[in-house]
Amino acid sequence: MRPLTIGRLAAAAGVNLETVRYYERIDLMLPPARTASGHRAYDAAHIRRLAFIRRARELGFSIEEIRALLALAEPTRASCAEVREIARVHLDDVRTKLADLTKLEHILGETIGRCSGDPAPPCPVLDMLDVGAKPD
Amino acid sequence: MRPLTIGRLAAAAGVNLETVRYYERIDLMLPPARTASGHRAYDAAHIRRLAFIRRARELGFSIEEIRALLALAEPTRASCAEVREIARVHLDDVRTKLADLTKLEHILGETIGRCSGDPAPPCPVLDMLDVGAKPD
DNA sequence: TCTTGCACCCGTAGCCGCTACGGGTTGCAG
DNA sequence: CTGCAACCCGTAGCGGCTACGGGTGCAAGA
Repeated sequence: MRPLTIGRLAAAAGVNLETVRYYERIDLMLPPARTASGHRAYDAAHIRRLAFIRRARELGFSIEEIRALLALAEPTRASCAEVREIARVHLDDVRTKLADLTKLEHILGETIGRCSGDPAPPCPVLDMLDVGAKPD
Repeated sequence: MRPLTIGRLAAAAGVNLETVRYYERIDLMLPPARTASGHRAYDAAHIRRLAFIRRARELGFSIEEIRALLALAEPTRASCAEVREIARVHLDDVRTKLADLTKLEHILGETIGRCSGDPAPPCPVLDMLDVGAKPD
């Protein structure tokens, strides 16, 4: 098997190559070994860590949350409760955004629905945006 | 009525003062008149424009979308269809995000639900994040 | 009248999470 | 051995603000 270069690592975990270097810069990924000529040489543990990070990002966890999750995951797997707490806070966040977007979807959908597309003066979309428009 | 300074304008439209200056820098707000000493002096049209921008931002329109909406709204109110198109594209966006967040909410909720909080080895939350976890 | 203290002025840097660019080296296949 | 991809690194840019710092203007109280 060929050496696990940054390019191959990135491809394996489905992450942009530049992002991998970025994660190393911010100490989210551990610095790998280097070849004699200075190229990064990764191992399987790096793939797992990077895949973990990627999945957590997909699920909307912030970099700082992921840092905490990794710290809790790694050593002695001490406190599952702390992990759950991070996830719970994040879930609250998701639910808030979900509620906001749902409201938004109603407003936009309803407004566009009332729109004829004619160049007739009263444009519902612009009216919605205008000053004394609907309350939230 | 006292002069409409930037502070009062910002308060009237419910926008941060620094944000107003930012909007002027990026040519989203028109530059107001100035007093002899250089202070900005706004009029009622500025309040309406700023309130429009604020409402559009609340509804998640990007600055560039707002720029387009303002262009379409202002002169001869030519094309309501173009306005509707911008709103429609934005609504699609909202619906995509909504779908993603809904999936996310299920995954997180379900996972946290399976979590005992005990320091027992298998932590559902960490498992979810780990490599071969659930497919989307 | 003077002084206090807030509101304003401006330019610039920071936030997040990358992404892109530029200019240089290394590795490998033909 | 040549050519080009893949790597190296540092830095700047994205969107949409927000904050900071150092300076001026203005209005009201003592």
